[in-house]
Amino acid sequence: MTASGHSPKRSAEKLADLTERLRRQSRKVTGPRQALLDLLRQQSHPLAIREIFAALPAGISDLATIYRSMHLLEQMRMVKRFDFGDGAARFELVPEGEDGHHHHLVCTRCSVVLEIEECFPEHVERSLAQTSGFQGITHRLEFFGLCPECQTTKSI
Amino acid sequence: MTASGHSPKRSAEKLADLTERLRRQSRKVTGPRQALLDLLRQQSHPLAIREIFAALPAGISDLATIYRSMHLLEQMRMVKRFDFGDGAARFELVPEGEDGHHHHLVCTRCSVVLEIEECFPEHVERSLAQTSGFQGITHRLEFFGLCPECQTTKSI
DNA sequence: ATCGCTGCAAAAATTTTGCAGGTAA
DNA sequence: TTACCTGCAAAATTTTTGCAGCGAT
Repeated sequence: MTASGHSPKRSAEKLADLTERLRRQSRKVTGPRQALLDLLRQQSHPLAIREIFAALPAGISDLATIYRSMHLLEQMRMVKRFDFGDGAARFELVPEGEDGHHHHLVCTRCSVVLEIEECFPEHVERSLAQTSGFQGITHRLEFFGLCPECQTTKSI
Repeated sequence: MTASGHSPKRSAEKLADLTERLRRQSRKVTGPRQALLDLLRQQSHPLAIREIFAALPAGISDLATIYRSMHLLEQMRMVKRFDFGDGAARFELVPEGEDGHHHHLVCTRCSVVLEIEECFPEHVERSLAQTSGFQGITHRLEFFGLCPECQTTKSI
């Protein structure tokens, strides 16, 4: 498990390497995309579209552009989508060659995020596949709780 | 694991018992609520608001009323909210005295749902609590894959 | 010169809220 | 009678789409 938001990214890829991945797929390296990728690579936890939009200097990009970029990057497997159960998709950069599969422990009050490296249900998917006949089984798993900080803070 | 949509509800509560739970909390037993509860009790998998609205006879209820009812029922612990990662909340009736905690295996093509009774990550929550200091840890876990039926069906 | 990408605007989809009237208890 | 509840309308969120023009290669 790794603290997030403060700790360095597990495998910080250089911006140039990220844009190179774009070029390799005949996608264009534009201003908005560089700003977006540079923002993501400095984060070690998933960012919501809204957070990305707010973090980017005003006028650098547009909500529609960000949505379209995230769709593209997801399709290219450069980002992974996470869902914390509020109605907002979150995205995290995926190091080249990896699949980005991991889980999170999210504070239900302040939304701080810890990354969980271990993946527990993996061995279960095989038995599920056998008993159900489903193919290509994957899963989403997120943990929620009250972080130590919020335990000592008076309720709002 | 139990096939859903066709199999009988694990512990089908009578409608009268459900409305009694309402009365016990000084909530009123109205037409829309009876229709809603009667619909849910005949289902063994989570229903989206939209599905509920569509299944109810026209004029029986209103989208806003359904949303408000689901909020109330969730607060009363009579239903549990599930999230399959598309942008739509789903709700399932929770038998009295239970917490409704379980997981699903969802077909990514036809959306058929199997219920998974086992809960794997439960024993992990304790160790997570120790290493992270988080309190009251819970989790969401859903499985996805291609069901046997869809494996043999030509792609659209 | 292409083809892809962007910003703006409008639309869609899901969920929330205000309000005036209606109904269960 | 008195809360609580409903339907309708409007608004708030999140996400998608159309389109004309701009820009990376």
